[in-house]
Amino acid sequence: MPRPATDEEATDEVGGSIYERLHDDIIHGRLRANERLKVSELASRMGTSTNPVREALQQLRGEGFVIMEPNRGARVRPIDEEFVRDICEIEVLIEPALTRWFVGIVTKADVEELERIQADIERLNFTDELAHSQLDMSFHRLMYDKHYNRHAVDLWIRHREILWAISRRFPTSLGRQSNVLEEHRELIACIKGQDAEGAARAIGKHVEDPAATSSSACDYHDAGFD
Amino acid sequence: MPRPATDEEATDEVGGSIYERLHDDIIHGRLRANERLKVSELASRMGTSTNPVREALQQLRGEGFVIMEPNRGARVRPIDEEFVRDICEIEVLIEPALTRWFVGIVTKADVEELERIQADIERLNFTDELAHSQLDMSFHRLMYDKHYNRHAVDLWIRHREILWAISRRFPTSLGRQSNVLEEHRELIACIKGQDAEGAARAIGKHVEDPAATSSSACDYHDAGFD
DNA sequence: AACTCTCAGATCGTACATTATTTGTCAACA
DNA sequence: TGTTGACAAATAATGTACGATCTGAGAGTT
Repeated sequence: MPRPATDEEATDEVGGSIYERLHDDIIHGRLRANERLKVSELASRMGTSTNPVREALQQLRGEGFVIMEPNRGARVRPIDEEFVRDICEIEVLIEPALTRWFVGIVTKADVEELERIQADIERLNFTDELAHSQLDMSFHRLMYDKHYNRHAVDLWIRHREILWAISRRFPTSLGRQSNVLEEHRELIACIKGQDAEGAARAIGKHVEDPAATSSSACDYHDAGFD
Repeated sequence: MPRPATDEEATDEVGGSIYERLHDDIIHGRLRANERLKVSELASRMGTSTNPVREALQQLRGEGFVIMEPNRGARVRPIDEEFVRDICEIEVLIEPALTRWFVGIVTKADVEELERIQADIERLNFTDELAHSQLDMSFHRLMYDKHYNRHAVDLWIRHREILWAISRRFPTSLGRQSNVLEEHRELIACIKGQDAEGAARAIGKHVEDPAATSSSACDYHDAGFD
């Protein structure tokens, strides 16, 4: 769409690859669900020819962020209620497994780091959405980065980015906020106590909760699209 | 384009999209692990210009079948021991969940269809690898095609294709053959008896077993690559 | 033997041609 | 008058061709 398109995009100086920029724009909601992605338009916005854009779109398509129909171009994959539910269901299966493994290899230093991050999160207390999500991401990444199953971790990251993107569009309710903090604390407690099952259960709840809140929020988000 | 198009490439009649052909070639092992994928070469083989090939490669990259380095082109993602293990571990988490759900919605007709397919499989008795795998695929697809979580099913299909591709390169051992048949029978029995947990357990075993056989086979497969 | 240089071959980006789809106009008709 | 259908123009996707740039291997020099 025409769109504001002020300052920052003007100096389209390649702040990153075309792929990264599109990816970020989708993830952070700057491109809306089902929005059409015209190659020539994007190309001029990015300051390149069409080919790099086409290839970036194909890659995003392979990753599932973009959907394409023959001769009808690309669209931003709508992250609707169903989609979120689907992803959450998978996360509920994967995350506990990753966490369970983490409990087995966790070091004292890891726990301290987790507690440090958690302290930052609590101090922040949701006043800065962006900072919060970054901390939250590092909290979880700390647990999974060492995992041998890179494939599972990559999947987790992709899913997380999506969930996190949609949740950021809707303010976190107060009830949910206290839940998040509580769940993190419980998780840390289980990890400290070497309680793998408890940790897995805690993380399972942690994943499921936002699913409920986010997907209801999505109803508004996608209203008007078919 | 010039090119008279000789014999084998003559058959380049778009038997499918470029993407599909590359995908199949990777999946079925006609392109070997780490094999270099040169766009111009592929383009002439496919009888098109380079652009469609480039885009297909990008899509495959997004799906994880191809790895790319800047200015150094694309390679077939090596399906090594680790990779197979990673995928199996994820499947062990996802498939039982899908199966459990299937037990809840299964109809009499479904069971009959499953038994019919299973009868075909037993009759075939591994004499024709290709036919067997197609039957095996339809056996499982019958269970998952109706599932609401398309995302999970798609993930399953992708993983299955990979596992299945590598397993086809190495003959199935006799012991494994009888296991497969036994596991399918057990699965059907559980489904008939509305035993969701039993079915989930059965499918879990079904996934884990080939993992063991395949990954050991992979040692040979990737020897000689770096 | 190690180092530099050169050049063939491949990737990546730009420009253009072709084809399909969408949009807009206008006349025929209820 | 309002609706429909056909046709033309505009718009955008898809495919082709080519030039710029990068990489890697081998010849030649020190």
